[in-house]
Amino acid sequence: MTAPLTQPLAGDHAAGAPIDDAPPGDAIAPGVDHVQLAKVAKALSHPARLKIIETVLSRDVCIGCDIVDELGLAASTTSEHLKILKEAGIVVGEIVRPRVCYSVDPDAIRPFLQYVESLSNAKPAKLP
Amino acid sequence: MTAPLTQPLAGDHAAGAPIDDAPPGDAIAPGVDHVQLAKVAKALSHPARLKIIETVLSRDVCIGCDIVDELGLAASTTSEHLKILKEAGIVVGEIVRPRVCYSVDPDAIRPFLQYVESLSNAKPAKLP
DNA sequence: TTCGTATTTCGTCGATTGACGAAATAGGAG
DNA sequence: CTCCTATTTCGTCAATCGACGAAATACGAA
Repeated sequence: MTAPLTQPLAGDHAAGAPIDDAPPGDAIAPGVDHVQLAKVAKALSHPARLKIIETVLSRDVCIGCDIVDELGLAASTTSEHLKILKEAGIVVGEIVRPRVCYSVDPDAIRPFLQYVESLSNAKPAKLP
Repeated sequence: MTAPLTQPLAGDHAAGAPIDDAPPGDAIAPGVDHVQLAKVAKALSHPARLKIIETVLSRDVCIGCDIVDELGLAASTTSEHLKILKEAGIVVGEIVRPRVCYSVDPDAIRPFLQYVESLSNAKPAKLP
């Protein structure tokens, strides 16, 4: 996790297992790969990160130290949460030295949104 | 993570930190709490679990051993992924001894869907 | 230049995750 | 009853996460 990835990407989820070897237009959400979707979900999977997102959304202007204040976590911890959100593309940091001004990028979550939408359209299953 | 929780719940994310102390109708997604949303996101945060969901969605009838075949992971590992999805309420297992027939519950992800939708409506930020 | 503020990087530590195989559980088939 | 199939639970192990403080970085202000 070092690049600011935004679209495709394949096979690198901790311990190697042959999970994602057949994703060609296979079922739902064609063309989106599990690894990238999982990465966005993981970025959203911690309460502190959700709180960061809401803090950013609730302000016209949101700089890093505002977030540190709001969370009540150490600046370094907050910075790392922000890094995860940035790597997933969910938030973007505009540098305004010596500060960073954060905002949410709606485009980054759109593929994920579509995926979740498709889940919410699931129809009831039959029994065998 | 031992209870089949489905609605509220507060403050229990590993090492205690005062993160979620001010969620009353504060910004976006009023009334939904970060911890529960994070839990759903976490359930979706692993490629194998996304694949399980798609496997379930792509079949009329989906029993556990189908999923084990499809994933290529050990049955025990698959079972634990299924447990996480069940605890988040995303999939439901209907017991048809000695099998279990799985389906996706659209209602469980609806609050999460609404949250993600609200993120995708974010408007661009100003600079200070 | 020196100091102060904002932020990131690094090292450490305990907790959690994700994988596996072995064993337990439970109904159905023979 | 005994064996088979499907599934879950348990114990273990390596890897990742999340938190912290200390130190590095970088600009603006004094």
